[in-house]
Amino acid sequence: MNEPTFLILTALAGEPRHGYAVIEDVERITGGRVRLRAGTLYAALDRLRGEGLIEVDREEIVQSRLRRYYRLTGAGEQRLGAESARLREQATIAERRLRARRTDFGGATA
Amino acid sequence: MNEPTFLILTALAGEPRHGYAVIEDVERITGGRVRLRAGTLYAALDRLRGEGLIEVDREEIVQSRLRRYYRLTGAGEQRLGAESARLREQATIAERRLRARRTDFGGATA
DNA sequence: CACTATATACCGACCGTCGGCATATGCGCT
DNA sequence: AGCGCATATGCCGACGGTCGGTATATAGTG
Repeated sequence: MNEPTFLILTALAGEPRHGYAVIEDVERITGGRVRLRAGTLYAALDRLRGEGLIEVDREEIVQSRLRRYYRLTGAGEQRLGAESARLREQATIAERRLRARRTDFGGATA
Repeated sequence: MNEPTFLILTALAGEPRHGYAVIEDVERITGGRVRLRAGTLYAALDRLRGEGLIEVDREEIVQSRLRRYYRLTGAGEQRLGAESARLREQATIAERRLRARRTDFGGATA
């Protein structure tokens, strides 16, 4: 799973959000580093809905503008949990190797 | 940075490795989940070399077959460290939100 | 009056990866 | 002897996901 997709699921794990609110939340949790493009977001939303990881929560009309809220499904929760575990493991391995480089000089690492 | 690229840098963070050894190491550290395609690997190696994140360590001929070893540069170390930190942060946020869902029912989360 | 923010949605372009193929040698099995 | 597998680098076309831009529409701010 790519980063934007992961971040979209994370945004929806907090609470049901509509598209634009997802863009804002992702920008917030990445410290401003990732600002999702509209094209990326809505394409991903459709795709994730097709995969059953998210679903439409409800629709609201605010100031004659549609807001379509999405929420994480049970499958989406499981998937996000699995992806999180994977990221954490990979980060741990990389950090262990980087640390070993700074300590011993030239030795191999597990 | 995408997952295969991250894993290639992680493989080279352990010790200098030639292409095929990178494929094997990535397979090992992902528990068999990721088996890099030759096309992916060598294209990524060229690209990372162009970005200055890795460089050729040495070349050996073993059984009349070439082995080109690559190693991480200083810039590569820094980059891998930054990416690891990013993965860890994102995993932490996702996990916190998933945990909150199982505890309170329907509340918003930071 | 123009610009920005809000909000959804489509489109072409691009990049990285996938999957397959080519090439070459040595090893183990039948 | 012949076949497949592992080793090893590398090219190629296809594909999927993201980018960047545009369209549409309304409300608020300078």
